[in-house]
Amino acid sequence: MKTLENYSTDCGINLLAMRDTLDVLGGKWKLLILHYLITREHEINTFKKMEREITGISAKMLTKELRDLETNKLVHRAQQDTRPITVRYSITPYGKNAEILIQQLVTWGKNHRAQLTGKVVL
Amino acid sequence: MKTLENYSTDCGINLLAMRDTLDVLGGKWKLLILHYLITREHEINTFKKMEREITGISAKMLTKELRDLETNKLVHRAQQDTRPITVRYSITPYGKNAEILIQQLVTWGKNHRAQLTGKVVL
DNA sequence: CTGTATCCGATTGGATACTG
DNA sequence: CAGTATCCAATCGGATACAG
Repeated sequence: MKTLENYSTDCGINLLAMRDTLDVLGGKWKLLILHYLITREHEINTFKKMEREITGISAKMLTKELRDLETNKLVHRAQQDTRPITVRYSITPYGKNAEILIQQLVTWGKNHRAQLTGKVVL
Repeated sequence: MKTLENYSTDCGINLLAMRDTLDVLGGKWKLLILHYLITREHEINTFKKMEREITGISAKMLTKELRDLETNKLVHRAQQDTRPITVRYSITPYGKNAEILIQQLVTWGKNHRAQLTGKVVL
């Protein structure tokens, strides 16, 4: 992990925190996956279901992103003793902390789209 | 721009908004640049100054990211009539809307780092 | 079903040299 | 100073085939 030493200029602590967040949640899919699992907290979310319902993601990416999220304790993986094997993914209590962040992303995106079409919504 | 048609399943509107945001603000540098310009709103921020002070960014990336942000009206570019030419970049009033989002990123990052080191800060 | 392994094209992004 | 142009390595990420 990075240390503060590299960012000692100015408001380095905030920059470091932002980079941490971007490292953990950045990229094309992670926040979308968290959003998916948060809004479907009370459903059974298998790998296949997620691959089908998260538009555009490939199995390879879904695996990788889920592993990363699991490593950071944001997502829980529960392998079922079925045949064939199924796996249930769920958001962790800690993972739900991202909900505020996600809501901000949604709000900003809606406002930006309105901005572009001329209807400013503040 | 994308349309809602492609995301008609479930809470498609929110997903679309998230993707919009990730498209406009996503990637390694854009939010860091906005943060830089917001916290230095009353300074004169030239290209060179930014290149020096935003740790790790290359001229190529800085140019590209600033162009993208300008296109989305988040950043203003003002070329000065000096010799040699200097350029001042500043956050736009609209660009300041990102401040809430950025603050969330900072908060999340700080909390996550505390989480990893055992000190949970909620 | 839930992945892994491999191939391979597309994209990212740094280094360097150069222009106005 | 503020970029642009070029080269090139590394990574991303889709498609496909295969394994447990």
